[in-house]
Amino acid sequence: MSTLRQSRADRRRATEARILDGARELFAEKGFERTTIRAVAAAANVDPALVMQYFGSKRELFTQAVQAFPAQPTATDTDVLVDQLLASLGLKLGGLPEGTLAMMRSMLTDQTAADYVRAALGRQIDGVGAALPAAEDPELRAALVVTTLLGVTIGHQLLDLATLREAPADRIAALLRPAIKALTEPLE
Amino acid sequence: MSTLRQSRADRRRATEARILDGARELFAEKGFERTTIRAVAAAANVDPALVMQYFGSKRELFTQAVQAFPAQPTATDTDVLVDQLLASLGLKLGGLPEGTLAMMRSMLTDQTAADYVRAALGRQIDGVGAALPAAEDPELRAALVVTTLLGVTIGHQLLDLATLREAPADRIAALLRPAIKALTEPLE
DNA sequence: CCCCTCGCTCAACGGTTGTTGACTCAACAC
DNA sequence: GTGTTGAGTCAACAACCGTTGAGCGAGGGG
Repeated sequence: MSTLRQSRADRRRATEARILDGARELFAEKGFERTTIRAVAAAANVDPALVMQYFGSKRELFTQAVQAFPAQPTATDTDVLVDQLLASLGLKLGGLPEGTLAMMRSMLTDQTAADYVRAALGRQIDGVGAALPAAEDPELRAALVVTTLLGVTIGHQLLDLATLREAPADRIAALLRPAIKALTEPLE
Repeated sequence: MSTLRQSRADRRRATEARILDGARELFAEKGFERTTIRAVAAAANVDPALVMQYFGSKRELFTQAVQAFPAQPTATDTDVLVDQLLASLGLKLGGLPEGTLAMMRSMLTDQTAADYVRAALGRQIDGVGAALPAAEDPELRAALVVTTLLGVTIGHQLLDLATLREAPADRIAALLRPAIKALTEPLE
């Protein structure tokens, strides 16, 4: 072992973090249902009972491990908004945070994750809608913008579509920009 | 009972269909993992063992129940293509077939469903890419078109986003058309 | 009418899962 | 040094799942 002389509190914090990291990775890879407490414990080199003792239940472990969702952008200018949205796509530098991937992975088959994502997307839609120019149906347009980016993210990060994986990130953003822009502009 | 005097073969076909219908509905609602043979059997008023006897395994029941995926459109003209794509969104008249919903519901957490959807989307991407004008990166553009529609479908049919559910179908299609068109046109 | 066929049920097995309680042992306080 | 706290383990329970084999009873051909 490289780490010598850890205090008891240090060891506790370390194994707790190891459990959370393993849980995040497994939840992101297999989803809530197919991720087992035993597998998480094994990934952290720990007894399954310890995971329960620290986090109470599998659900609690999930919520603790997943936590955050990307902050929704707030911009009044449409062009800046589009840039912010494209930037939060997770295209650059290692993709989205693993907690977000875990949440998205489970959102179609787990009620709790579905509720969370629905609420988060709802907030994002409201934010985008408020920033849109005084066009017709700003909220519907915002919903289409958000779900469009959701679809590209799913295809890229979760389904691993070869065409998207092989494409350079800035190329995707460049092609996507006019499409997003078209959703925010009045119909001709 | 209203049905009297069914032949043995008729009864067999009837219960088989009842099992398949219940399975399709449950798979579409809860996904592969969380759908239990016992629940399918209960929905069809039948013993769980009978489901096994007829379909061999849960996997086989899934593939038999889910079957089809919407046929990919083949059109040389871009405008016609866009219309075809928007039409296959499942926005009109009761949404997508339940088998398709079942497949999509499980695609993030089930390996078999993921492979199937990846292949189906790949074919769709190839089809759209071949129909695109001689612009740059036709395949990448096609992938973005397909994943965009995928995202809207997920938000609408699977996540039940209120904004999309409340909007009239033709309005969504009208707002989406310029965005899809922008993905197919050369950058300015 | 007999008897075989076949739709269908009943009861159970083996495996996996989340969860629990008793236990061990090293770290810390006094 | 002694007693206590708390990190970590071990073994097990209860529930649920897919799956199986034996058996029942009506239907249809001879």
